[in-house]
Amino acid sequence: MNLKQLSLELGLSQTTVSRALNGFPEVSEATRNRVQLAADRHQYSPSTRAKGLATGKALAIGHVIPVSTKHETMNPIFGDFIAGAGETYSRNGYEMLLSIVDDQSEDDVYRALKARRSVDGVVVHGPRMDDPRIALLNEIGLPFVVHGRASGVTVPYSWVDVNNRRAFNRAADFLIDLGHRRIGLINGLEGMDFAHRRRNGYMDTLTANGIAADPALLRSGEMTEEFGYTSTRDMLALRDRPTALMTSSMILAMGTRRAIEEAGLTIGRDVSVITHDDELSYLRNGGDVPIFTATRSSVRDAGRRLAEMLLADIANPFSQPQTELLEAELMVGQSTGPAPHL
Amino acid sequence: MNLKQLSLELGLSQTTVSRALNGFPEVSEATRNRVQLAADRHQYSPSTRAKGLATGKALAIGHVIPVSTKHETMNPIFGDFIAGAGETYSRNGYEMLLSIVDDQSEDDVYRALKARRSVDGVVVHGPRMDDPRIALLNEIGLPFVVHGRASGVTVPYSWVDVNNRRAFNRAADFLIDLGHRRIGLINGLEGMDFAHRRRNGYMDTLTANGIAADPALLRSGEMTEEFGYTSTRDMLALRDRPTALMTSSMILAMGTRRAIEEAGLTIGRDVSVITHDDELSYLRNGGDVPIFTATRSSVRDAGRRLAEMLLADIANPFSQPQTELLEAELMVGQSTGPAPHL
DNA sequence: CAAAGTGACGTAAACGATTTCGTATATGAA
DNA sequence: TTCATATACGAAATCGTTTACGTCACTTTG
Repeated sequence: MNLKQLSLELGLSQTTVSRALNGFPEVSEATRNRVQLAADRHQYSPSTRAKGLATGKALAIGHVIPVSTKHETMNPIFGDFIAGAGETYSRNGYEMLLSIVDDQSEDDVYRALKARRSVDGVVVHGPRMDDPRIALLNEIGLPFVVHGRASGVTVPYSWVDVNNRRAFNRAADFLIDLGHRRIGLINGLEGMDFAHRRRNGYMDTLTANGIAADPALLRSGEMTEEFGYTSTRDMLALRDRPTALMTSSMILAMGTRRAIEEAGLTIGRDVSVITHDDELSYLRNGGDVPIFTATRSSVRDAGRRLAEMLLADIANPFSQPQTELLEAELMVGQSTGPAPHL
Repeated sequence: MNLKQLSLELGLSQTTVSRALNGFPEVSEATRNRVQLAADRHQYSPSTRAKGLATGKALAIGHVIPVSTKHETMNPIFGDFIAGAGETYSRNGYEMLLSIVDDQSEDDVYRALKARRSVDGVVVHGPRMDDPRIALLNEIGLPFVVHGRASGVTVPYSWVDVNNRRAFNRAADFLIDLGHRRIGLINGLEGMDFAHRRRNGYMDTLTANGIAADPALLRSGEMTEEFGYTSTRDMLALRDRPTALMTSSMILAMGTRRAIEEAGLTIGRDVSVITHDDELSYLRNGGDVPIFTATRSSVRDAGRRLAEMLLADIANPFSQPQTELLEAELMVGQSTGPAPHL
């Protein structure tokens, strides 16, 4: 059923039917009802493509997900993030277009999205330091919001981020207050902006407390369970092993736990662990009492907020870049305790 | 840059330019090259919306991801699956449209996708037994392929699935050969078709070996780490506790490991564990020697294969439903061993 | 009472491609 | 020379909407 057929059946012009359905004032309430009823009966919805052509809007948002070519790893937070964003989109009549792309050819994807006018805006995932995508998107004039930030980029742009630095400040402080001095960090890939900020938060707090950072206690890599495991195993094998570990994700923390237990140690007693927790739906950190002490911030909420910002940005093209910094909550769980006397 | 501008600049008609770019024979090689060059120079790509309108094809595939309203849980395999499917799409010039939808209003989403002509076909995720979506999609005439199958649905339809039954047959057989008689199963939600098949595979093998299934050793629920943990903890607390456990996902297995270790037992010695492994990129099951003995099947490959089938289906509307059954590999790892003498 | 609104609807031109017919020129055959 | 046949290109319709202008019949208003 299309507009022409519907209008023919109603004995009205396409114009009137269109106006009736889109809530324009110049149509009487009587006919509007009549039109609405007929539309419902035939399950008429305007063709997105035709509508898009006519209005010049795509009514769609693009998400470009980079997949590292080296490891083929896809960030597990991404599912929950788009679940959040998706809610906002469907509530506003937008669709979500997904492009999975290896990090080599990202530029082309953005250009293509613009050239083909497939989307009204895009979400930038996984920003790296000095991320070139921000300049690119500004250049080609495609509205965007970044999930995270890009240190080193000086032009203003819109973003939603967790206060990673503060979160890792607090986590480190918490451990130091418990008497820990040998604190390791198992982080995401260097180059990823969030990893950079977390590392800074960690380092600053150590030095502020007169603790010299030990390079042997600092690892960064793809955030897989295996990486958490091997990193922890290696650190525990040191003659001067850490009494506490901080990890950048729950998945890493699971690997950490495996290594700790394999070494015959007890988590929370021999080795304390604090992780960052994105509140992934399938990785809930326990019920009332968290399993891991964690800096917690819902990535799903971030998705919701970011989508709202982007839609607002698109609705008002002359708006200034918006930013939102989400604070992570420190949840004390069962994985931390006073530093042991070695 | 659009077709009109491009053709004006070239001094050709829109017809010729369009034909040149789409590889039609009735255009000389000389002009074709000239057109191609100009198009490249201006980075011209046809507007998807206009093209879609003119051709009647959307050049897009819809993925409708159900999110359980109760637990807001999103299946973690979904990221890797669409990564696989996405490869196929972009190689064929298709886009991927994502709808995250609570399992209440799924029907409306499919109808809307059809009515608005947003997609040429859809992928059905997470089929349940007697899944009503298959009948619905047949009724509204939207091409589709199911990731998994729906027991109880008698009409033919296209699907790609893992041989879940066989996989769990083999896993159970393997454990029985090691001398285990008390074998537990921690499964996905009843009602999910894959869980049903895995349960059948498990049960059949037990009874075929003269082992009576104990309801206390059978749990099903949302496949979170926590569910794996609590299920295992409860089973280990039984006076007649299991010596082996089978789990339906790596995430469940991580919870299982936590419970086993918390109980002071050793995995692979006191309690053997076999899990199904979808080869999620961030949850690799170890390197050379797998951590968990596992029935392994790449969900990413499944995504690739399924996308190919769907595109073929769309290209040839009169084709018969295609099906593909992927066999899981049994990988022997460090989590299984001979049954202990209790 | 004439002019000016205004309420309710219609005509037709976009939007940016593809595609169905034509058409003009060159080539070969009769 | 004339007719048929390619070859290379163009005019205009089409896809399904929205929307800038009209139009026409009634009120209001001065």
